[in-house]
Amino acid sequence: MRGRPREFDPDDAIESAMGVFWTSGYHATSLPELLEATNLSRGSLYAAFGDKHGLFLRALDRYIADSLTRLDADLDPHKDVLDGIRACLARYVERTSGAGAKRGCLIVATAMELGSHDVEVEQRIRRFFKAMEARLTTALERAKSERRLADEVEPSTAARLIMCLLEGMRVVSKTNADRSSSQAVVQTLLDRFVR
Amino acid sequence: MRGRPREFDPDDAIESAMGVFWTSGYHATSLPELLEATNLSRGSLYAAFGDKHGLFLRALDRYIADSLTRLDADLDPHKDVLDGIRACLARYVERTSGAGAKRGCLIVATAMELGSHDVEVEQRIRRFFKAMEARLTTALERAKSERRLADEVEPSTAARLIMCLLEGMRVVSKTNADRSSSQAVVQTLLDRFVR
DNA sequence: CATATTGATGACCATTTGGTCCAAAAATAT
DNA sequence: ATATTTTTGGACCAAATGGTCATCAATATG
Repeated sequence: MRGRPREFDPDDAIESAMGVFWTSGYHATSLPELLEATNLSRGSLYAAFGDKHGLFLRALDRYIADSLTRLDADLDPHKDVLDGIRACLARYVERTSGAGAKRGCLIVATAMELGSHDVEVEQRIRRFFKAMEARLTTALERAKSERRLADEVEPSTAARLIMCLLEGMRVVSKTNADRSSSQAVVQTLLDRFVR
Repeated sequence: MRGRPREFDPDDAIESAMGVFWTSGYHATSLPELLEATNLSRGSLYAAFGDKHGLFLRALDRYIADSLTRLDADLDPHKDVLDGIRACLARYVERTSGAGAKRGCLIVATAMELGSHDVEVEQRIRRFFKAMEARLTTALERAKSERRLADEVEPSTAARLIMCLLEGMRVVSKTNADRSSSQAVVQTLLDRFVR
């Protein structure tokens, strides 16, 4: 027996919640804000997601999945490696410029806010960084095999360096966003590491 | 007329409060936690610092001042430029390794948590990054004039790149700390940018 | 000693917090 | 139609939140 059907799409609710968490962070987001953003009543939200923390995990998972999807699209093995890397970097220049810069990154914000207090969150963030590093490493290995990487550059180390640089750009751009500066940084990175 | 003297040292209280904010962040730190850490009663704390937010600003100012003091010590104009830069990088390797890594950085955490919602905080973080970038730029200009910088590297861009990289290392190390990895990253940075 | 001034303490407060629960509603199955 | 199941909405709740305030203590001044 099926009972009364849901009147909302859980995915939509998660996406709305993700937006609030992204803008305000976990602790600064209140239940009433979540209810308004999702258009759910308390009962519906708790029945569907357990509690605030459960909903947050769903939102974080969504954000992470989206991020990795974009990364995979940029680093598509069928495209030219350097084009892929350039696309990836260009995306970060975009995200650290203008209006979007102030919103920051949910992963970075969550890593700093909950990374060392919430094991479920910590695990997710750790896996994300591991995945991102692995994808960059693969791309750089491909670049190296095509002799497009500067000599003596080790792909795995360069991957870690690039990941740290990109996430750091998101931090600095929270308060000191500057498109030309971001642009110059990634250009210099390319100048020094590829050929 | 002087009245009853203080029974506590405001600087000690600020340092204790800084420790709590550093560990838990602004929103996740409660008044009772602050009172216990500082050994103050509510009345004393509010009389001395106004409110939680006021105390936080004092703690943040302290953290920023300490950070810039260390940076200036590392980049001392009397020392060899490259030694200074290496010392600075080594400090970040240290801070992104082992136990300290999980604690993260109050500036990075605050930038992400309050950077776009609190103008007083935003201003402080912005000035810190500006100051850090300026100090790195000065050091790199000195390195360039001594022909210790790789050709075609612009000091101001390299400064921004290094700052982003270092702050990004703090983010990633929140969940994926790895000393040898941090070490390899800064070594690669040096290999690519100096001579 | 008396008075004035400032600090310390903790009871107290309104508000907000995340979370529960129950009665009504909407669907299906018999 | 009735019974069953699930969702919905919001009243309700205990606990925690940041913040105030009256009282008392400790010092300086006259």
